[in-house]
Amino acid sequence: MATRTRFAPSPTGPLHIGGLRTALFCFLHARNNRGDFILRIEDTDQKRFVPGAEEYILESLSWCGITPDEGPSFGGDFGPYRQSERSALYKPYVEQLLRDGHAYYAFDTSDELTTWRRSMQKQGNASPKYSASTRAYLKNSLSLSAQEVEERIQRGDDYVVRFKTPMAGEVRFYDEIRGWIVFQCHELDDKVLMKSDGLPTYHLANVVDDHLMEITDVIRGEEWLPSTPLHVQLYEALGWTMPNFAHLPLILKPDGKGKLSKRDGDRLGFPVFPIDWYNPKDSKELIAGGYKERGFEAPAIVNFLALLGWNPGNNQEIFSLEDLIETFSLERVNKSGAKFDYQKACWFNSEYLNHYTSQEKVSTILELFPIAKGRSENDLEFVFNLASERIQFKHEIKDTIAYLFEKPGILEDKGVKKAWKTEKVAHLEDCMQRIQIANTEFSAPGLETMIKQYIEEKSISFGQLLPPLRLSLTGTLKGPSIFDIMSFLGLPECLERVELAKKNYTSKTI
RNA sequence: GGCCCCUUCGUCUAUCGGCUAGGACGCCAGGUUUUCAUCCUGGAAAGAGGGGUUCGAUUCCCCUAGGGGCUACCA
Repeated sequence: MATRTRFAPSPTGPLHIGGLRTALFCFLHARNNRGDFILRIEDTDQKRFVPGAEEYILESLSWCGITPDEGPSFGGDFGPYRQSERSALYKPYVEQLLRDGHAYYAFDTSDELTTWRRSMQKQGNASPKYSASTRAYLKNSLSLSAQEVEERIQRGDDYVVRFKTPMAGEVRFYDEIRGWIVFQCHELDDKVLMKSDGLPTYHLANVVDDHLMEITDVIRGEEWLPSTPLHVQLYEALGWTMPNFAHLPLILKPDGKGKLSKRDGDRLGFPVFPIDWYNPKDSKELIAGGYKERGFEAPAIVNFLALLGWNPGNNQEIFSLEDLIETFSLERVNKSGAKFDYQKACWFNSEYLNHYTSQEKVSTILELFPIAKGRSENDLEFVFNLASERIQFKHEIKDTIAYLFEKPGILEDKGVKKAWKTEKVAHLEDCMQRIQIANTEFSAPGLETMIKQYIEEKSISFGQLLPPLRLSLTGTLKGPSIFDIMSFLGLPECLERVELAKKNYTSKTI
């Protein structure tokens, strides 16, 4: 049977980075097996629905190149792919479970149950369960007379349908990542399958949909492990074949306690969302920043996320999405949670920046410096390379080498104090004149030779000549090779800048 | 509290009984460089503890400890 995986987020807010990784792993597993990856929107909780969240999920996946084969706005033979549009579908299965004695009606209101739980807690029961041992004391079709049940339903009383967990026995299932897992039935509770609004809960909906959509592998976060025995029992009760289960380790906070949550972004100073998230009620209010807008390359994020919990078994660290599809396997997914390491994410980003193709380099520079239009592609790539080895993010290029395209204006104070000395400036002038007169090829190696000759002749050091030269050309004392910079600027521009610096700063010369 | 999952350098991880425990990020030192950065070389840094099984355990089993998840008419 062809592999089919699904990512089933609920549109209750922006997708966070852990969810994105889950989607990635689902996608990789499907593609690795030449199967299909399905996106399904689990919007059965009307109270928590957030407008714009679905679009956000779509955009995030698209940014990362995780393209669903089926899903809302992607089509497919197993739709609709929003659970809210499937609500009528679940009824027959609820009835089947009711008829076969696997489920029952329960009439307790939320308030009643809260009260009941509180009183049980007072008696020392830390987590009272609606279960085989307590259901007889609650209001349901198992404890009430058939007549009363009938009356209540006729009358229109609110009710939910609960799963009837067996009193004894055990539920076991095989997890692709963790191996066999066993739960005792008496530890389980009678989970709600259908809410009083007539919509299914996640538990029922995901089982029914996974079956109907012929999902072969259920890959989801570890937080679902405790409710998997319910799902397993549901498959059995409905007489369906079980999918494979794989529960992914969680992504943890870098500073210790607990899983990375949506709130952590502000506190820790790095994004926990793929892209910017704006207030659904006010599209101008940015609520949480994203990796994309922070300047991250999508392939870097994908690469980083893939290695958080998975590894190829060798020392390879750089993987394109295609590489990952090729190499990924659930067998090599780790069991334990992984702390999020923002620094490493930054490192991946700089790696990707340095592996840009020539074409990407050219268009990046063009985009950052419209004024560069007309320059040769070689020149533009050259500029990119000068900048890229001293930065981690694309947008940092601009500040780093803006002087290649415009005169520096003011020279940094510290540099002036340090390098702009009478004697040095005299040498600078002298040397520039020499270069001008020589009129040889204005290339980096040529310039280097010429300047070397000059300092040897004058018995001075690079340190006496180059800093003032750099300062006058770039306005700062740090940066790429000054010979590279000069060759890019060209002789006339170099002369002008030196002249300008002399004019503006000579008075400050000591 | 109960149930379930997990446990190798600070962090991400390799090791599927033979280990002088490997790699990466970060950190430190040295080299290259007019400078910053890159780059190169080197370094510090780990098997939670206790029992077993075994000729031999980081690797298998048990206990303890620690971490995490779940414990809703939310997903």
